[in-house]
Amino acid sequence: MMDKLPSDQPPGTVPKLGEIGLTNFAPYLMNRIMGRYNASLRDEMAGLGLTTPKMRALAVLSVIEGPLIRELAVFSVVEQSTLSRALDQLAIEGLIRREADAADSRATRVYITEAGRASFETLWPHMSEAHSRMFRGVSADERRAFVGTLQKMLSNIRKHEI
Amino acid sequence: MMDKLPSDQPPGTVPKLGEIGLTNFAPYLMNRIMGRYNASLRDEMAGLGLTTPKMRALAVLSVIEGPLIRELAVFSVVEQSTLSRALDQLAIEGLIRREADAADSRATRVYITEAGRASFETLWPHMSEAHSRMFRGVSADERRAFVGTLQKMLSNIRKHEI
DNA sequence: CAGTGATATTTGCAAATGCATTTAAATCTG
DNA sequence: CAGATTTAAATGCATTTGCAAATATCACTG
Repeated sequence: MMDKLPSDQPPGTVPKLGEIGLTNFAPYLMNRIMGRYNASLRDEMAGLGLTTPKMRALAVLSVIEGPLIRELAVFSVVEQSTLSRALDQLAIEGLIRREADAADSRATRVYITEAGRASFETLWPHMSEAHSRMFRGVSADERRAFVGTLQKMLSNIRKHEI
Repeated sequence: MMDKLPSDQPPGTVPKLGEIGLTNFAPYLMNRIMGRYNASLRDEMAGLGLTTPKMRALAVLSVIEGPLIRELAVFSVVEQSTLSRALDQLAIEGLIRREADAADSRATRVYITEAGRASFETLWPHMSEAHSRMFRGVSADERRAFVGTLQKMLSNIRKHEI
């Protein structure tokens, strides 16, 4: 189970995945974990008529007020064309509202409605619970450090993004 | 940027996402990071005629010898039906080989071929580079701790899984 | 200020996805 | 050990996805 952990690479060499070990390779672990996390929410969402893109948009909108659609796409990690269609549905269901930007008439800002907020708040306890389950047996300090590393990683990968 | 970090919940209360802050919520950060990581590989993969499911299967097979298809589905975080079709393609391209299990004739084991290994080894440097970029400015100790936490999380979420 | 290029969003369409079902074989049960 | 149940993998099919193109507007440049 505990192979050797990835260390700094000897110059000019790229250690193979087999040498690192699947269960020591962070992206692998993260994909595994998020795959499960997202799958576990899918059922709850289905019951509320939500899909992953719709839920993600609502989640972000519950926190960020009136972003542009392209910003929302980045924050919610959904392709813009997919998001566009998800917003169509959310709008029909009265969970969000599109509003033309005052300064730029190409742009659209998105606002969550009260119904949208209510819908997300029905889902949130399940998300929160999945989150707690994920961190079972991880101390507050360790969690803090973990989130701190994630924040560094995010700033590393978003090049010229928001 | 640095809101307060999630702490242990007061009994009987679930803090809202807005209170935690999007950028302190680990699943959000992880989805963001993996979204970028996976997207950055998609281009490289496209050039090699690979899709995400095909690449993931190859990656796992480069490390695990002859898993059952349902095991491979778990390890590679791909729906079984999607994997089945990805394997069809990989087999046509000669990158993997399906072999009936000796003991259970319902089951199929999957093996990577030399060509498959070669194909993955063409992609691997890009994955490795994306990985390094992700961890830029994160010390070896911090990485170790991070991976350690991920391993705990994985064992928390996989209930009765492999 | 007309023309060229960039940007915001939507939409057409082919391909990918995932649920539910099917097929086949193993295992359990009375 | 026949019949019912579970399990492994593949497949049918409707939905979703994402790329590329279209549309509309803005910003820049000579």
